[in-house]
Amino acid sequence: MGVSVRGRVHRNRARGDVTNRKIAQVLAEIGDILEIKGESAFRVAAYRNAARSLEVLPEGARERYRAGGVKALRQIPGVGASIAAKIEELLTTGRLAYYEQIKKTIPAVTLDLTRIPGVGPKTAQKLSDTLGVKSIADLERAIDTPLAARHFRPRTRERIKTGIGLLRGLSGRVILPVAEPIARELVEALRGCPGVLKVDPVGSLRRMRETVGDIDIVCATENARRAIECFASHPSVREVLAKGDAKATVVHADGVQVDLEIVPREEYGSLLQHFTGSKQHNVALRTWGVEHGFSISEHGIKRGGRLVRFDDEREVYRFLGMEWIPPELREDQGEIEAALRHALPRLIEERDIAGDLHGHSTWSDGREAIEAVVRAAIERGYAYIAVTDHSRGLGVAHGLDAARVAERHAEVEAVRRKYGAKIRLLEGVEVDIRADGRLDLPDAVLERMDVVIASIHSAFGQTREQLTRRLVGAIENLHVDILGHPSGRLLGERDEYGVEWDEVFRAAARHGTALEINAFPNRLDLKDTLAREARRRGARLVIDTDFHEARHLDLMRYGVAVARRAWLGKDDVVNAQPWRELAAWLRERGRGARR
DNA sequence: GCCGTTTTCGGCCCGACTGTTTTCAGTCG
Repeated sequence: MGVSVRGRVHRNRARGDVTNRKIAQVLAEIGDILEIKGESAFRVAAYRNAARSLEVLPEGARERYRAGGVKALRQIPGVGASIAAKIEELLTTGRLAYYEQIKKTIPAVTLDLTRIPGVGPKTAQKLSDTLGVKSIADLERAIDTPLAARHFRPRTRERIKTGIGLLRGLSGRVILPVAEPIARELVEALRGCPGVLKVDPVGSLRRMRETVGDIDIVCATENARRAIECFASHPSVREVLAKGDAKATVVHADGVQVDLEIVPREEYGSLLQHFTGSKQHNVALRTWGVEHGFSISEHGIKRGGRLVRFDDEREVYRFLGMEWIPPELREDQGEIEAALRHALPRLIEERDIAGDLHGHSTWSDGREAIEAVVRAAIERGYAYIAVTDHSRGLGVAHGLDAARVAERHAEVEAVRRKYGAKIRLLEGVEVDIRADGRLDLPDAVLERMDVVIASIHSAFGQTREQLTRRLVGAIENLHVDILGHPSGRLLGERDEYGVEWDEVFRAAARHGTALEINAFPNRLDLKDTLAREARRRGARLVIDTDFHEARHLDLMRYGVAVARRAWLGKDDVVNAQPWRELAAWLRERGRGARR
């Protein structure tokens, strides 16, 4: 899929804002430092757990603290008295004395060295102590010296060198459209390999996380050696890092690491469960297991000393008295409790989607004419499709002014005459929310549209209050139906901007304005945790591809994946409703949905 | 450092692989 990055890159300026992410980074780094210092693994884990909690916390720690003080901070899972006090200090002073002090107790390079695969805290510290290296580049030179030979055995030195090369060659986390074809190619190669019974991609790819670090594949086969060979000798493999009887690790030509695990057929269910993760989900599941007399591992479940094995993953959860948990929910965010109560949501599926309400044609920065998009939408079986070209403020996108909106109308009408029996074509715009909060087209134009999306495309560097004001202002405008890509992030390029989400969600709920889950794979905006929170606050959501050419309609499934990870069902999503209901929603919003 | 339908103390998920380990530590998932 030709997913290119659109729009200019606006890096977030450091605003000295203590965000959840910033707090999480500090806590995680404290955990790393404690580990290097040889502190109790449980203490280390405590900081990491808390960091993880902050990362997935939907609302800002700042708002939480403002509303309920330290007590509210302690409600966050994994945050107790000590960490709550540290978060408070960070929020109120922007600094943390403990962190600054502890950071001085180890050489700065040590943390960096642990990024090398195969090098953990112990090795990193020894490298830094004995060789006195200041950087990874330094280490690369020093590892072949006699000094290094005195302290490290040949095999260890080789391992470190391999690790450095690996770190260089790896591409870091990649978005789903990069990871999926790689996985598909290797899975298909394995399916064609003699003796292979079952193959599945697992890990974050199966959970449909927005980015993937490495690709994990599990395989059941009658001939492990052969399967390993099929995998490791595949033409797309750049380098084989490890190759044993039961597993292999390779680097794909695109720089993504791929792990294959060969597993016995009769344990396939447990292995699938184990390698799908997430780690947090498995830890939570096993902790629950211990409390209830089960010892859960990737080989099966022990109860009273007897091991029960599972060839089907559904049986693993059933044995524990739980509903099967869809992979997208396995993030330790309440899914285990819900599965025990048999109260998991019925998640939205791609086939529930009845139309796409955000996309562009050649009238702005799209690459295809309205008709091409409409035909693709008909092929997908959609009941409706909107074309929402940019407004004039977006000069780079050749946005529409009032006159060109009128010109476009003639083309819309022509396409309707041709395809009106098969699909509803909605005439819309994506109107820019300008820096001063005003919309970029006059109300007189907006009120003639079937659907209006309002989005921010500039002045990302404003304060939290200004940005919140802009979003809430757009929501309150009677002509706006949808708030487009609300958080403004671009994966790997630009962080989401800081906004009082609570206010935005409440305003959206109050006015019936839908918040978008933009399915474009480098946006996925709103992200899962925010979308879940939005619904909890009573807001409705819409999943749009933001297409710029007809084939982009296929990106819908990435948006659906975000919605599933946000625990959304069909009823929570406006474009999962049939035309009559969508039209009623648009009418409710004070607009004649005329077609 | 966190946490509590047995616990405010004493637990904290489970296992594989690798190296130079002759009984285990380090790293990873």
